[in-house]
Amino acid sequence: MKAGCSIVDKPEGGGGYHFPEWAYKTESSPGSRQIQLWHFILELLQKEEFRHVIAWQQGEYGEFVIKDPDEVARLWGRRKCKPQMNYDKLSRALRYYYNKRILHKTKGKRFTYKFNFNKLVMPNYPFINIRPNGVVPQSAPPVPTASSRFHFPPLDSHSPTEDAQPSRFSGGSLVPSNPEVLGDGGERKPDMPELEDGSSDWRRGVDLMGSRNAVGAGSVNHQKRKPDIMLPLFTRPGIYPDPHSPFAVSPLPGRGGVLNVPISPALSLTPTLFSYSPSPGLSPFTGSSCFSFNPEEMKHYLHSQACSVFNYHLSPRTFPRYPLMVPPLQCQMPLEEQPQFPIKLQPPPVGRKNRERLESAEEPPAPQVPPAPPRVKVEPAMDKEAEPEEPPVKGKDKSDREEGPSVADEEKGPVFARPAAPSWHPAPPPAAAAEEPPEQGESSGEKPPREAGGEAAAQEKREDALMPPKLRLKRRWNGDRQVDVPEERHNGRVHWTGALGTPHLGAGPAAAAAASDT
DNA sequence: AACGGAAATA
DNA sequence: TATTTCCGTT
Repeated sequence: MKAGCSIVDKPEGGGGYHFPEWAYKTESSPGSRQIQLWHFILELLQKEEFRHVIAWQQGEYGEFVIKDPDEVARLWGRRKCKPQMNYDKLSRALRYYYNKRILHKTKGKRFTYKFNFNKLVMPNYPFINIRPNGVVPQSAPPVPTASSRFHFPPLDSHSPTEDAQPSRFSGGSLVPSNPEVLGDGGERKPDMPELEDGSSDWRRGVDLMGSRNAVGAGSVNHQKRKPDIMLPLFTRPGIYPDPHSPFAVSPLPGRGGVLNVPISPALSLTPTLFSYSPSPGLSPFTGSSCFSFNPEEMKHYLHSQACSVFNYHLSPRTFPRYPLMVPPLQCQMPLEEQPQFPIKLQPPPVGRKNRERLESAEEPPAPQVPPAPPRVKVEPAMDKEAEPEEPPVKGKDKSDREEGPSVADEEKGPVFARPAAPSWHPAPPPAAAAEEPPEQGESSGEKPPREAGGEAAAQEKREDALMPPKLRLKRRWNGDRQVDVPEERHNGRVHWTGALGTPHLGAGPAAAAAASDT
């Protein structure tokens, strides 16, 4: 179906790196290899080339600003082969993340969202080691450098989630000692049975961290077979040769180091839960030989993380459980060489609307040749302009940015090759900065100048508390069709979805509920 | 602009 | 399942 969208991965040796396989998988759906929007966003955030389009916002951890919504949408659309993508749609997708707690909106700031890194545990990142100097790439979010200092051992093939079992405080240990199959590319997806309950999430998190740490620190822990080596050794044979990078393509100039992959600290924030590790013997930082700590940062970091952990209902599912590997990209079109017509008309969305219209207009919905789509929005094939999605070649187009990749372009170079400014510092991108004079801290009047972490956490908590039951239910990882009773909306209106009409199966939650399948 | 429901899609 | 598409509200 997606003719022009075939694709594969980006061979470029440089510009693009792929996220580890797990990143392309839906935690819940193993088979899904489609990149997720948030991964994509992260990806863009990592690249300097896109700094003018989207960038980390200074001041808040994980907060980013979409400077050019249309562009981001375009890029996303390209990636997903959805030429009709636009910011409106993209933003809808982002909004879905609210309930998933992957993201939330920074109120008052246009096009500004914030990652809830608490939920984004990216095993691979831990490997990332920021430059010794502790320089944080500019494209890095204002995150405590401390995070970058963590050096976690590679996770095993088993998912962190799983792996976190053992030490729940005293709790039952369901830990089925999953024999993690190491060589496994992460195909297995042992689902946790019921532990999914959000209530224990934080514990899991803790455990998770604990285990990881343990590994690093060489402490307790179960079947940790992997030495603490760093590195994604999980490369699958035949894929990318560069096992040294969490990414498919090693951004490293020389494969020398292990992972200097400059990555945005945000990612490394992962260790979030860390802060929580009550485990006595497990000190997160014990084994980190590669970094230096900045007590203050650490403190700040830990504090915020801790709070967050407490206040968030972390969903285990959010924890990727796949080892790093090079994944096959999905719809990555080689742009440049792609068809002359970068954009293909997408068959008119035969959505309900269209259908209706069509029907009204005509009648027979031929299951194939969509007649004249009533409202096809044809996206003009962009000129040759092919954006540098991940153009293997680069080093020129971005010249417009002040970044001036004078160094080895990110080619293989670290995407963050140019650690221009410490993120947390005053280096607000021109555009963004311009809009937001008051540095960080949602000056937008929603957050008092407080500790970012604590505040944030508190805020989150509040939100949580205020969250209507419905949402909470929904938040049960939308997957659980637990909602059997028509949920009412806010205190006001009640929409009996079911009553509205024929609930199409498989449709929304309501339908699901109705169906109450599985 | 941002939100979120509903339905559709892959 | 994760968006994509539409769209009415706020």
